Amino acid sequence: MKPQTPRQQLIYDYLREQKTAQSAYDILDEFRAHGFRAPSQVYRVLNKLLEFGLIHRVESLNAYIACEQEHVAGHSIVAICNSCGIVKEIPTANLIDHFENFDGLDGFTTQELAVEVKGRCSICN
Amino acid sequence: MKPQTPRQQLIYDYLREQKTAQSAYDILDEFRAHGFRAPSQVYRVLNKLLEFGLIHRVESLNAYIACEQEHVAGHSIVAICNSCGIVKEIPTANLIDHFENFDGLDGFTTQELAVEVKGRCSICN
DNA sequence: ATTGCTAATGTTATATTATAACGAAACGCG
DNA sequence: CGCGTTTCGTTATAATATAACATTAGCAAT
Repeated sequence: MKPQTPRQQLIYDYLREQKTAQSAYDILDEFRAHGFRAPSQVYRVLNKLLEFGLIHRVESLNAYIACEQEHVAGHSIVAICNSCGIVKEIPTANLIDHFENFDGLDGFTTQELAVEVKGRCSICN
Repeated sequence: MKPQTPRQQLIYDYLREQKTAQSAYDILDEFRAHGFRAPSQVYRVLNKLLEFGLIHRVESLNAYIACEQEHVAGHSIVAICNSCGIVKEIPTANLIDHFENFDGLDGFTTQELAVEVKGRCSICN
């Protein structure tokens, strides 16, 4: 699914340009000139983009990133550098299967899956 | 490491009794009678317990759970039921190694690792 | 026991993230 | 056009978290 409105496109394009995750309020400040005046306007767009599977919410940062690769909405694996803040999405493919059949998850039906690895990236190391 | 103060013990014991993750403000309300009056008091205790590896922060809920099993501080795998809210910690062991050598993490040094699986538990299914 | 250090606590204020509620405008379509 | 649905603007408020600084408690060395 692609962005459906100019504002969705605007925020999606912006997130795609960023190397670090952006909070809803970062985005609000960025786009005040484009008529964004209240957080709810930003959250509405973010929620749509999440639904379309075009962005991820980085839970441990309360912030958002675009993802280029196709993926199931709500499923993500990201590596976050504690030093420079860069967030890199990691191709998932088979790992999702890994978790759905994982020991201890017997009878559990997975709807969303978030893996967040934090540490130091190869540049900051 | 064990709890080091009466307040740490109090909150740790409380979290151990709960089946669902508790927010800092849930805990604040629970213990007003014990002299907790401000969020910062709760966060101080929570941060110590996190440091000791006695509790986990569930990032996608902004809430906290106790963990019985030994583990590296900051490393966790939890399954969260979207229906009843029960949070179950899953023994990790080898999975951590799995991530530290995972493709796409070349040169990345892992410090914290959070895996959060959300869905429906075997009871709510 | 007193002094001095450190860690823990109390308190107030404020920052950050997110949602609720409701009316107005825009859009799609018969 | 007229009608229903979704999008948008706006205000208000809820929920989560930290900063800053004064106070007290614990404890070791003298």
